[in-house]
Amino acid sequence: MEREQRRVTSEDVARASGVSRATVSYVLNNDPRQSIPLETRERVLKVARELGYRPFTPARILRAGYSRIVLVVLQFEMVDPAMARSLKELEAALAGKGFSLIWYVGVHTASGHIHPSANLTPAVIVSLVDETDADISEFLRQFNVPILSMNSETSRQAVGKAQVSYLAGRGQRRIIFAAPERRDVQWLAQARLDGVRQGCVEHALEPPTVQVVPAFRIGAREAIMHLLAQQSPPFGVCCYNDEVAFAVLAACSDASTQVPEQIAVIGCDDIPLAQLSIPSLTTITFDDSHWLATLTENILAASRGEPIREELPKPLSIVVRTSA
Amino acid sequence: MEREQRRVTSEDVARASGVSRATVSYVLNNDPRQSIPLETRERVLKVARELGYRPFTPARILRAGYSRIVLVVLQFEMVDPAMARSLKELEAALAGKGFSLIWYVGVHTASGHIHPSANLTPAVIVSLVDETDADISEFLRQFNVPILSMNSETSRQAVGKAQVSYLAGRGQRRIIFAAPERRDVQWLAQARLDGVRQGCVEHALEPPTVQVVPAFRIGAREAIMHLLAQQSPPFGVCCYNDEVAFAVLAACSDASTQVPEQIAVIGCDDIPLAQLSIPSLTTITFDDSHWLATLTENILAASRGEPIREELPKPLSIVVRTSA
DNA sequence: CTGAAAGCGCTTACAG
DNA sequence: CTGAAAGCGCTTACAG
Repeated sequence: MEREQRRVTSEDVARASGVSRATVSYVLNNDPRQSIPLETRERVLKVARELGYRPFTPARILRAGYSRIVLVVLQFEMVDPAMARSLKELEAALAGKGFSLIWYVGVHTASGHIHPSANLTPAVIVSLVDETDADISEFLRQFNVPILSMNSETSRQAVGKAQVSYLAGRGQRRIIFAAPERRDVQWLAQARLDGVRQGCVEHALEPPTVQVVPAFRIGAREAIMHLLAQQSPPFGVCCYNDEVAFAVLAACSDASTQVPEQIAVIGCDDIPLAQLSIPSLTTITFDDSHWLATLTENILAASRGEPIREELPKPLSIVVRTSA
Repeated sequence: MEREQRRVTSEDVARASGVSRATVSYVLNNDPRQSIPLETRERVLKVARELGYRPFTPARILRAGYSRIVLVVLQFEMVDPAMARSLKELEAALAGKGFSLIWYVGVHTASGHIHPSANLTPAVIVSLVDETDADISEFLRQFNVPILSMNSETSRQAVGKAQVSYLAGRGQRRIIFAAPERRDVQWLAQARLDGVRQGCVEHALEPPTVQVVPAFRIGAREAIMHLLAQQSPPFGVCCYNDEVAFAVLAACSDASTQVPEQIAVIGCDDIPLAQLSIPSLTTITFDDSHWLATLTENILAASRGEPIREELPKPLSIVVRTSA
């Protein structure tokens, strides 16, 4: 049905308002180099509105040679409301500059799959994925546009350091890193673990013990039992993220282990549920605002082919609750 | 930098391989009506690869008159890994048909904001937002393409009915609906409450009491205290979703109320954390596979301007754990 | 101040 | 089997 009815073009607007297509374009784009009489301008705008005219994007892009689309590429595991909120802020900032932010979730390298670049021409890619992976890197490269990475290595390590710093400040002398089981986030977990290691060095603590904590109840319980068999409390657990922290808390509850007296638990991300855990979860939160401003600048610069400003680490802080 | 270097066009490929642009296009698109000699075909493909040629999407779309982009529109509150997983399946199915699925998160109606349709021409919109809202509906309409809604009213009500049915089966005679506080999901909460009401009628129970349960700890506690002052246990609580259920569980823990003996709690969505609550959460899960197949068909039909098949309700089932 | 014309890169009838 | 040409809808020098 959509396909049948002919598209309303600038030609239609021109004819209906008795001017040329050039004039229509000047009016609609508010070209500052032209001085169209107010009367003409208003007539064109009125006709365009009445006809429901919307410039056909592909034609505009073809003419201009570039689009105003910023494509964020993510893996589906990273998709959560907090991420959505950050990106929505970014989207609002970009919309003010004429750009639209859209998401592509999932990276397909399997054959038979259409690469999204066949259907879409972004001006810039914002990458949240693991670019050290060759397939993923190749996937991004296929778009053939500038790629901005949203997470620096130092930001990622800062999380682990901050967790250790907080626990050490509360008197903890032994640190455990609770790692996720999922393979697809190991690159991030590894960076956070590196931060934990550095934090232990800085606070003159022994190197952390690494314990994988599965995200299902029985597995989590076994992991904590295993840990308790090796280490005697008290100790502090730096969790990869809040999900892992929930698993640790559930396991501690099942094992009748006191939190935070015997095991102190700190998460990362401050998901909305963090304040609702039993006990409520001490965790790490990020302040995106300053960092989003830099990213916005960088996106606009990259879209103009200009060099990109050095990335800032994400400011972070501790949300103190009862688990540590 | 990207902007400076001239784009590689089919003209370049044609010249370098000594054929016309038409032949290049025939080869690259595998046009079945042409019979290009194998030798020529291979030469063109080789040159295209060497030159790193990728057809410029906007030109292709301009020529074809339509794109192969499916745009999912969501509100950022609905974005979570489970949603991402469903949509990733959909994306994979569509990619097999040559379409790309991308997300637009957030609906802007404020002036000064660029409407994404100015930068993007999808073939079809898949809507997950509240279309009864006039602004949102207008936002979607601006794309001027077919709109498919992913949630039917009956699917939404089925959740509440299933919750009541389960609780009634466990002997509960009094039902509470734990509603979320957030305004932006009230349309969904309302539909689920309607389902709870219908369920109560079907099971000859009194109409449900509605209790708003805030997503922060103190608010949740007050809500449950308020509830306990009005109703004496035991009763069953149908929660809008798992987040609300976590708030109820936290409040019960703080109020030293036994779950499920005094208050039985059932959630909705089966988020990954559901098995890690204390006690573990009984909830509702959806089986998307059959429904995704129908949606895929409908998207392809809509992109061809064909009529759309009646929407199926999402199959759902109860995940029995310990909270109810 | 306004309009005729060129050209972005592609696909596809059409003619050979 | 291959190539010259048209045309999708837009914007923008250029000429008046």
